[in-house]
Amino acid sequence: MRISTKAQYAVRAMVSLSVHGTGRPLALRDIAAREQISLAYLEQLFVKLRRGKIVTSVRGPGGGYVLARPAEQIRVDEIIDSVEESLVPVSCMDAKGRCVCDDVCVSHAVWQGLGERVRQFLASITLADLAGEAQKKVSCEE
Amino acid sequence: MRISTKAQYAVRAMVSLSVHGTGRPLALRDIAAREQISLAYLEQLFVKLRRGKIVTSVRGPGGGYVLARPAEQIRVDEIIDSVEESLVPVSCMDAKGRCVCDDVCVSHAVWQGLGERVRQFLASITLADLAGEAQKKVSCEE
DNA sequence: AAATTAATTGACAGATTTACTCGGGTATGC
DNA sequence: GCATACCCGAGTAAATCTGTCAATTAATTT
Repeated sequence: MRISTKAQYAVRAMVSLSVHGTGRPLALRDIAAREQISLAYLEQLFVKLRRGKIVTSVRGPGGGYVLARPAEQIRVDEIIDSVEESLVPVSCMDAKGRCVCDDVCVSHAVWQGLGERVRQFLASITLADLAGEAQKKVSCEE
Repeated sequence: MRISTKAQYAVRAMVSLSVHGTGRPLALRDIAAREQISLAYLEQLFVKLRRGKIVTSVRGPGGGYVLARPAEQIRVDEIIDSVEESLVPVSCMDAKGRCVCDDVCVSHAVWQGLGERVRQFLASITLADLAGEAQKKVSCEE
């Protein structure tokens, strides 16, 4: 029951983008340096985040990435969905909780309920919440 | 964010034991046949379930496994704990939610909260709940 | 127009984890 | 003493995860 580091990186990177990218595009190079994540790996993640429509890209010099929407409207579960980590805890179940397996799945309801709770929780947190936290930490350190 | 099939098997096997093992020991061979799980693999799981004190073993002919406690007192999270799947969603965090990493973990609180919700939910379901469900299904089929 | 910056993409490789199997032990009842 | 059934550690094949590399496209600056 682990969240992949990929998803963790994605969230961290999004927070970083949200805090340090004030309006104008922020290059991955900057995020990579600040968060100590390899640039090549970040590129991979941001392709998915762009396809997930939570960031938009600006090419060319001075380019980079910008939040596609205000941070208040980006939920953590969306970020994780974008990098393709399923929040559904078992593989015999599709996104809507329907079970594909024919045999008697007694514990089906358990996993389904679990998936719903996880989703619910992660959907209750926005990028703005996390960015606010991060801001506080930074200003404390000064 | 998957729970391992190991944990799923463990829960299924425990339900099976709870439903079909009425007081007297039930041999793994029977569970294996009924649930279509390899015997050798089940043995591995039950060693851990025994160490987790949720089943007790009876050796020798006519032996097998028995629930260590009434099914009402066995929670699903205990079963999963026993087979050693962590419910803490990230690796930088110990069982009590303390973060080992020194850097600024902004999203730490997210993962910690998530872990707590997961635990809470799985602790709210007992083996008796699942066994009841299973009983219903079986009797419907007849 | 040329150079530069930076996103875009697909292929690929190494490490780790998972999901098992195998082979032999050990206790118990008949 | 033999069949049954638990006990246990080691090993392995496949899948997944994590991350790199090389080559391309697009926009901007000079």
